[in-house]
Amino acid sequence: MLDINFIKNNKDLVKKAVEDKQLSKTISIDKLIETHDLYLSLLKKVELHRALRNKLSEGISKVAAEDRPKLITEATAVKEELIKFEKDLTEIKSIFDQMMLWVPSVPADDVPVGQDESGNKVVREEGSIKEPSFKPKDHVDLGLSLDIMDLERGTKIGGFRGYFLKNEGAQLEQAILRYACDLMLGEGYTMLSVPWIVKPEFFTGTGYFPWGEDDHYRLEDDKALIGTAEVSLTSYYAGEVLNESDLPVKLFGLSPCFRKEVGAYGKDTKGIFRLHQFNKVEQVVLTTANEELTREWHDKMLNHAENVLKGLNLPYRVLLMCTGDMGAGQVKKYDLETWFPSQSNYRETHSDSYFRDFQSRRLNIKYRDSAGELKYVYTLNNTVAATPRLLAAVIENYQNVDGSITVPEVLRKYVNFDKILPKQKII
RNA sequence: GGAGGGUUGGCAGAGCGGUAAUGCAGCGGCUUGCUAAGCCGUGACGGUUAAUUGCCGUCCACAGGUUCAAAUCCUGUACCCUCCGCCA
Repeated sequence: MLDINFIKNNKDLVKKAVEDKQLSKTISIDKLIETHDLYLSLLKKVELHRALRNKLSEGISKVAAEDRPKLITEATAVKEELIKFEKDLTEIKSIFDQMMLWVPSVPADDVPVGQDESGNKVVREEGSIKEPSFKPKDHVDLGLSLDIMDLERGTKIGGFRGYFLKNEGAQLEQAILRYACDLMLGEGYTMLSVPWIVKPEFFTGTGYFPWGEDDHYRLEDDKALIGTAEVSLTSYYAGEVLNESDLPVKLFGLSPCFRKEVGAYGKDTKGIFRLHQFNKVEQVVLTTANEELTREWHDKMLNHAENVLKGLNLPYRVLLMCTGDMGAGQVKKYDLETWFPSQSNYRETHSDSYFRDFQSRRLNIKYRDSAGELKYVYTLNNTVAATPRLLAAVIENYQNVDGSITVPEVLRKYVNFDKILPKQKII
């Protein structure tokens, strides 16, 4: 959420953000400002009447009993008028509040303007892509012949996009997640096991609602299943005031993620790439309200994710996302895309964003700075590792000509095998 | 699932129909002087304003209701605690 006075004072800037993020269908800044002006004029009326009522009430309490009836009659009249104005005020306030939830944040100066993923900029490529000496299999072929995943029974039990990981596949997934957690512990982050079932206000607070409501599984008590641990982690200090000395807060957590993937019908339907349920290690940082510092952390968190891929020796590239391909609340976003040999292509595995105070205003997370002033914290988040998508990248990149998979060096301490061999008999 | 108690500023904690004590912390100021102490001021949010230590309004978990007036009375909801029951 933005400050309404910031919006009013930077009307053109915010309008451009709405345009560039292609959100003009959902919010009009002119209408928003008009609504706020109307709200203010009603507010003045209401406050005037409240002041009058308070004066009269105060008078009643100080006056002798026999003088009260006349004053009470007068106060009742004021009250009746006040009720009318208050009704209008409540109505317009709720319309205004609703509109404010749809205002996006303003992208950073160095974010490219673009319509869709074609506007994203490749920042750099890391790791060497080996020229394959044989035709690489995709992760589905590998997974089935090695009996480390079962998609048929996955859809039988879980429906569309359902899956089982099996044998070494299930173990290797845990190995990747533990490896990612250990890296974050090494960076001094606090590990949290988080709520997966969360109240709607925190989806709104982190900016997933109202835009992404359709992509979430809603429960019968109106709570929803998290699509990422970011929701729980970023909301951890909601409604609280921190000390400047507590910052930066560095959190990470491992959780399942639930996504309906409504906008992706027919996309990536094969294998364990795009799923309704997956596991993810996520990192979240809260910092002081300082643009330079938050950008430093943005890069640092990118590095943490890169270290996961570098440790696994997977080729990847860094993308700077354009305005049309970033979330409404995000100020700047990098994606990491990891190499998938079977597709001869890089595919998204990580997403690194900063928000300034967009989330903290919605969540009401403040800190007292060294001058004693209250300010909203700045928030950031990034993937550390998401499986099974990253598992798919690992098995594709580590496949051998005989159809076996070599276990990456860094994962070996988490499993009791170095290689996954094709199974003779698969049931 | 049942019964009872609770939720007040950053923290602790009074108030139980007449408009939020007090202590601690933080911040600002003054004073004395040296491994620090004392005194004074200071809750949050919004409006008004060129700006304000000014003025007005709102806020005692949240949402309603009663009243001239609600932290205080009534109803509903959420969460916490205690006991009983059930349970991995």
